Amino acid sequence: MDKQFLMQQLRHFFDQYQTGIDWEKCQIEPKVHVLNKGECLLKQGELSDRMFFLCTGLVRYFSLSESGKEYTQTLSKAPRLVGSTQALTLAHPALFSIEALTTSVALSFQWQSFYQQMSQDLAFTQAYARFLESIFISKEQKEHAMVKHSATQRYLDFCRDFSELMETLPRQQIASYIGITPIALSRIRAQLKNDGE
Amino acid sequence: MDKQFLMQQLRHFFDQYQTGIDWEKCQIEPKVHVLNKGECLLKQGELSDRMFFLCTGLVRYFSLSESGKEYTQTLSKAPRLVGSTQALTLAHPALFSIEALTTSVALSFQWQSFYQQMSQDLAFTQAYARFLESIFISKEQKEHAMVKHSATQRYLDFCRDFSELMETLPRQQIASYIGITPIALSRIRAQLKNDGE
DNA sequence: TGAATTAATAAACCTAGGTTAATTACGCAT
DNA sequence: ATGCGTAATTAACCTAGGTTTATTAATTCA
Repeated sequence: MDKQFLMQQLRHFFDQYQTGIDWEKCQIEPKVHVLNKGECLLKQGELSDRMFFLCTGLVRYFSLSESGKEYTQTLSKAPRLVGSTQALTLAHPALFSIEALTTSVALSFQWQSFYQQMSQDLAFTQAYARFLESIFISKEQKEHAMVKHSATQRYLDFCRDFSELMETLPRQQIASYIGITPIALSRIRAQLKNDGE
Repeated sequence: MDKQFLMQQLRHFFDQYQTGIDWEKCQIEPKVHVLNKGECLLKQGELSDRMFFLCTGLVRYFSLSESGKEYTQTLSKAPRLVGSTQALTLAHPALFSIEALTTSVALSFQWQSFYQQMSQDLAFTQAYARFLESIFISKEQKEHAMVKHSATQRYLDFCRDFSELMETLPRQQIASYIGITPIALSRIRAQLKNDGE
């Protein structure tokens, strides 16, 4: 993978949020990561000082509780920044892992240099702020769905919102995204099939 | 309430996140809001183009579903920015109301002028980005608690995290914050009392 | 002060979704 | 193909928390 080409994608991603970023002065020195399905960019419990930019592919953010229960909080499709804001800004161990669901390519850079970039480039910082707004809104929307919608409704919403993933994604992971067990999802699917005829 | 004094608090709030903001050049022209307990800064379903800064007091963000169920997503204590990022950035009707839980004083300013300020002042934008990071992390933490902890555990966590509110806040609102009905909360409290002896 | 609301608790019952265990259906490697 | 490991489904059972209704505090207001 050509690093210059990948950086181009990162630039384009930021430019979508805010024009006028001075990429000439950009100091960010990325590493390239090529991930096979199932490999992780970040592992739950580890410290991480790197922010990632997913150039191609698809990842999920998931966490395992002590009892071995798995919850998928986010599905992120390229192109997109990915990483644990919590781990980066508070220097805490990550609460979740970020796993590739398909072969994926990502860049990564030190959180420090990202912050450095912010202190130099207003437009860059604005773009980042807009990105933060957008992921905050996504979280609010998921919170809303989790509290107000039944599991069945969440499944239907998932089918609508991620229709392109319905064949790719194992049902366990769909269940884990909508916050139920695979068994409950089977029940819901059987139910829906009955109702439909 | 002296507007200058209130603006001073706003400045101090931002300065906590990032030093070097040029307040001399700040164009933001605030309105002052004095709220009695129960009054709202923002009402669910309404459009809003104003961002608020809570100078003193306490508010909650809550939403009512069609079935009349109430969910409190956030409790915000002064000093703090409050508002609906979704309503502001997407110009959508707000998904929740923001209600004063005690007599409160807030400033408000047009979202436009806030954005204007960002395009002029790097340090201001950095401060805002850091604020966004912090509220994003709070949302992740609440998501985590909602998915992984039982209602009983969430109640105990609430008692720990908001001990100063335990007398002030009606139990219905505590229940609504941890995502259960007041009846379920009564059950939990009775249970805990039994276990404790 | 007492009447009227509203908040909190309690008991009885219901239901969505979790748990355990067994069964069937897919890959995938040899 | 054959067999193995994993994914998905089904059925039986369990439980946390919702719902309804009634009872008992607290508040508020005249």
